[in-house]
Amino acid sequence: MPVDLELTPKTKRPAGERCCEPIVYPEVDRAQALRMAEVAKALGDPIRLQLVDVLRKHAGEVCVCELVPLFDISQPTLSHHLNKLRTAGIVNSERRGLWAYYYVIPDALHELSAWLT
Amino acid sequence: MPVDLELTPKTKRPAGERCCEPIVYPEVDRAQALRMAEVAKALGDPIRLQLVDVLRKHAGEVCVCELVPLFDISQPTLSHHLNKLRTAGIVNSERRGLWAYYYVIPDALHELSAWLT
DNA sequence: GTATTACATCGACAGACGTGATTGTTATTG
DNA sequence: CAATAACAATCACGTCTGTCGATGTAATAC
Repeated sequence: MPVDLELTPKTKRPAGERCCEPIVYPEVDRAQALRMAEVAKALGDPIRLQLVDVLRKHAGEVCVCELVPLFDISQPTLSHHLNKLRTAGIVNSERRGLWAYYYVIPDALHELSAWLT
Repeated sequence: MPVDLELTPKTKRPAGERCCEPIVYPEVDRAQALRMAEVAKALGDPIRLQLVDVLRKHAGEVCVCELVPLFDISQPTLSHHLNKLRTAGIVNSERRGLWAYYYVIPDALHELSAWLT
């Protein structure tokens, strides 16, 4: 619910002056914002969000071959999304034989989650 | 910490067969994923994330004229970011005289926040 | 009325994005 | 060895993004 605080009643200013002094400042600094925005951006695609959901709920490693049939996209596109999640530091992978297993990095979502709460 | 569940030992399959049956499924359905991804995408820019931080911590309406000096971007670019946040359903605005006041819509971040926790 | 302020919209640009077809790499099977 | 499977990397494509300058719009001050 918006609350009008009436901290600085606004009036039109003479030429060259600002309308008002800023009274609010971000509590999140630039570095934090960059880190959290990178994570949020990686989650900003429905397929990637569902991918993280699957990997997280599974609480272990998941083979790529199990992920492909879950989504209506080609295998290279899925590989591309997994790569994006890895670049953002959300997941990591391990190769064993022919198969690649992905898992969510612990605490990778913690900073963003804490800020959102 | 990745835990190898060894649920389906993988072996190379004859031609035409899949390597394995999927044993994991998303718990988040497509509609939820679309909504949350839209919010996450809007937060996927450091300036927009800091904007939401300012608006949220202020717990009320904030004049655009107070936001402009906080960021090293032009006024049209800031307006563009605010428009993105509004389109994503995160903020709303109200005009009074020359000034526009923005505020975070209550519970707009709730679904994503709950999923992340 | 004119001038000025606050904000939004438009036009343009380089760069990133999501997608799939194709190709490449690596490991296993026979 | 050759053939095949699983996955990644490359290329191409249309679309979206972040940015700014210029312009538009509405309200206030004179």
